[in-house]
Amino acid sequence: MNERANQPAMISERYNPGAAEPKWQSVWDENGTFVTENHDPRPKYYVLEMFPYPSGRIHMGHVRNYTMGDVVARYKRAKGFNVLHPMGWDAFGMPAENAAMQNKVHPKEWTYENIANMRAQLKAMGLSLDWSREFATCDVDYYHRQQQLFLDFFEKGIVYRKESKVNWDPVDQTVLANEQVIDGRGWRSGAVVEQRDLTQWFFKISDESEDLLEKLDTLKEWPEKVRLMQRNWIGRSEGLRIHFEFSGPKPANHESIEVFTTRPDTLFGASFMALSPEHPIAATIAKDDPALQDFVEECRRLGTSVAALETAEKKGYATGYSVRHPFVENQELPVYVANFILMDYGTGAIFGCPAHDQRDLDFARAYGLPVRPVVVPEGTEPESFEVGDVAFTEDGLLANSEFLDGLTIEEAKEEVASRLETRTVSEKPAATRQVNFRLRDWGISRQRYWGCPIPIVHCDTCGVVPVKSEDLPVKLPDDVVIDRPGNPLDRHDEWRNVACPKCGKPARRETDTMDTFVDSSWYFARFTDPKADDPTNPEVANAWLPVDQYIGGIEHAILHLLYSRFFARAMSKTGHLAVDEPFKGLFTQGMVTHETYRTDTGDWKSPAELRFEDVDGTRRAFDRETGEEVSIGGIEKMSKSKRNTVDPTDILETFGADTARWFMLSDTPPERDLEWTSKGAEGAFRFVQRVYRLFYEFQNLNPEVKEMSNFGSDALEIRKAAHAALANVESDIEKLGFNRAVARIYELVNILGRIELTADMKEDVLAAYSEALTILANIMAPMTPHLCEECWSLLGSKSLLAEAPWPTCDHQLLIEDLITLPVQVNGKKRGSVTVAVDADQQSVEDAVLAEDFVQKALDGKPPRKLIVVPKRIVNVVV
RNA sequence: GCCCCCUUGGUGAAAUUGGUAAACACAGCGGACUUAAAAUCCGUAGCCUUCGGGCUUGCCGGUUCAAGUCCGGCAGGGGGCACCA
Repeated sequence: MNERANQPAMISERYNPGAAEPKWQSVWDENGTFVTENHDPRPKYYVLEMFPYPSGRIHMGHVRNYTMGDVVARYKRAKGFNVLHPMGWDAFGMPAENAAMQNKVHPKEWTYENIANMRAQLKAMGLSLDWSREFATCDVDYYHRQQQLFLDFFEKGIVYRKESKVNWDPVDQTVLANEQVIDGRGWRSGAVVEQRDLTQWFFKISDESEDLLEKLDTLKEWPEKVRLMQRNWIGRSEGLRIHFEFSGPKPANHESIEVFTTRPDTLFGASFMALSPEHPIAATIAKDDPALQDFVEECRRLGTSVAALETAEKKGYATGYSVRHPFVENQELPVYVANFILMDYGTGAIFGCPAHDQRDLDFARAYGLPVRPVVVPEGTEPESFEVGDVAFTEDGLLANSEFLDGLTIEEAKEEVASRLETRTVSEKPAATRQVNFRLRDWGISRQRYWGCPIPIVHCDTCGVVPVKSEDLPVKLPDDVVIDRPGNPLDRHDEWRNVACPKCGKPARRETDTMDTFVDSSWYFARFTDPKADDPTNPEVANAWLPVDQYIGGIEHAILHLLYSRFFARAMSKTGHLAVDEPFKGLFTQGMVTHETYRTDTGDWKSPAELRFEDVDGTRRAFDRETGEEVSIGGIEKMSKSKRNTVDPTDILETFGADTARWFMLSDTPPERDLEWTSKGAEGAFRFVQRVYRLFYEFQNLNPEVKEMSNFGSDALEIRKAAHAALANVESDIEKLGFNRAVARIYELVNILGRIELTADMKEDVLAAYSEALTILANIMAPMTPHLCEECWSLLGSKSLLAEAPWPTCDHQLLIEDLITLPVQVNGKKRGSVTVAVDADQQSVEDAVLAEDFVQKALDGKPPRKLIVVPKRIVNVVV
């Protein structure tokens, strides 16, 4: 134990966070208080916050996120768990390259400098992190193991290459994610985005669709909202694949068109077939049809950009071919190629049933195709039912459908499926039941420098050859020039040209790097043994995982969390883990918001530039320099563009970490958006001072506290209040109800603050007060650890509060002898009655009926009903 | 367009999951201490009232002895997906 740990940082009337916070941080650090051992007999608890991107400075969102995680970590540690609470850096990505281009600084240098800055900021928050496990995803040691994972996935067929359409920015010479294409243009360059076919690496996440969907039900400690979003994203639908045979001429090598439908019940309403422009049959037909070639080319040009999709009309090209209706003799359906059919969902072909699908209806109206309703609302005559411009997609009964007439939709689906299953079309079953998913494979290739290199070599003789494990890591070259768009790895011949690992002939490295989402898909596993030679030490990783409580922003509800769930499965299949679900508990915190300010000319102003005045009861804002009035706008997420940010560093310097932490936890439930206000921060600071004063004044009294066994009623009240707060704070933290825990602490502090400390205090009151302060320091410590450590030492403790066990609640104290029940008359509260807590039904009834206000209400008559809810309420019905 | 969530005082919210609506805090108001300020402390506070009481959880209706909580409808706000057959 460090010598200084015995002593408070100061003994003064006012708490000085500037002195206390660094002191206690270094004491914890020197004592290794938060270093976690992998082998420990205590039960494990893994709490993790989403690791930050090292942008250079922490923001209020980080403060909120990491404060919540720290409360849980400190609380669980006090409760006797071996807590793993690590921190690292999601350090690859575009901003480093952009900074490199703008400021002529190497991405590596820029990133590590940012990390150093942000680490110092996080340390100033007093987080109970095990910094010995820290790593950045751009550390060679980390991406080395990621390359090993890639090779293992490759061997198991979990990763593969395929040609796919990408959004290509011709100016920046890179692939853009769909989110980076705005109105058909690149978000940075503004260039019109092209559709290109590129060969890209993919993870086979779609193989796990069913499991990823099913296991969502087991994630009971996840927000329902996130599970729903994932469910929709995976997008399961059940349906039927049906072969439609060509009637008359057939395109070369094709006997039939296979479609996927979720509405086989509407088969009799079919009036056309439509193929995706990318469908192989369309390509076959186009060979002999220049007009179709033109049409396909036009669709390709319009592409899949959001803007194109929103405005595109339904367009089609009649191929002249047609197929047979499976049930209606002599009915032929014309085959179109249509721009609204997606190749990568289902089979890339549909049968169109205009009456019951809006898209099909729009198409049919444009091309004069028949619209025949085959489902009508119950109780409607089929003859009188017509479809106008809106397709009928609601429930109803089958009509105009021969053997299906009168059936429900579900019955009809089943009937069609069972009839077609047993039939054959060119020796294959005419239909098969199938489950389809919206989820597509995860394309991970990025044409960028600052990412994890894909450990593959392309050889003219051997093709795609994985780098040998023993030759890993494939290190990023440091000597790159990032002065123009495109991937500098492509231009780095020395790095690029290597011998083929198989045949030794000259070959070329894969120059694509991995999507940064890959990096963040397994970091939680690496934290369990960050120095291991393999990606994980399975024994250790399996002991720690799953993460018991994961905390982060809702913006990661789908991609990051889904990818991580996929990775856990893929890593389990390759022997690195034995868990499928990486995160047992998930909590998504709300954003930090702030008022916005704008000048008449529309410029945003930051709160630091303004001074505020109350003019006739309204708050108004003025520019500090020019005095110009600025209008106060809406409360929005803190963002650089709206300039409504507050720098955590300023707050830490002015008020200290504990004030910032306390504010973050107070008032607003953690899942909701929290508005940062300077008044609120000042209020939190005042409270920190108030708590300190309780301890300061107590130690100033220099009391001699004796062990007591008998307490008078005053002392008992204090003890009750303290133990009630203890019990409540405990259950609130367990439920992550930090705002409620804060309110309970206010209550206790209010009660203690009303007690006057005097030299001649009764011994039992003194003992109770001392006990209450001890409890207060303990239950508040997870939230304001420096303050509480300081107060703890003021009480004369020789040990560290951060290492102290959670106090035990004396539940006997919380049991009352008497209870006051509200009494309602006809459901409205009219009074109350005080009875023994264990009073039986009859004696409560007697007590209630003896009350004047009840007698008055009854007016001499017996009650019609007398409801007694034990320990809750009484209701007299007259 | 489809799916989901939310709506409680001036403000952030609480309410043991159907049982006293507004705990706790912020802002306010009144007061004490002080030459003054800062700091601190005490008090006060949903609305209406003929002072008996009446009304009150976005609006309308329902179930119930009892509804912020459950059910149906409507309005407003937010989010996710988006030509997914």
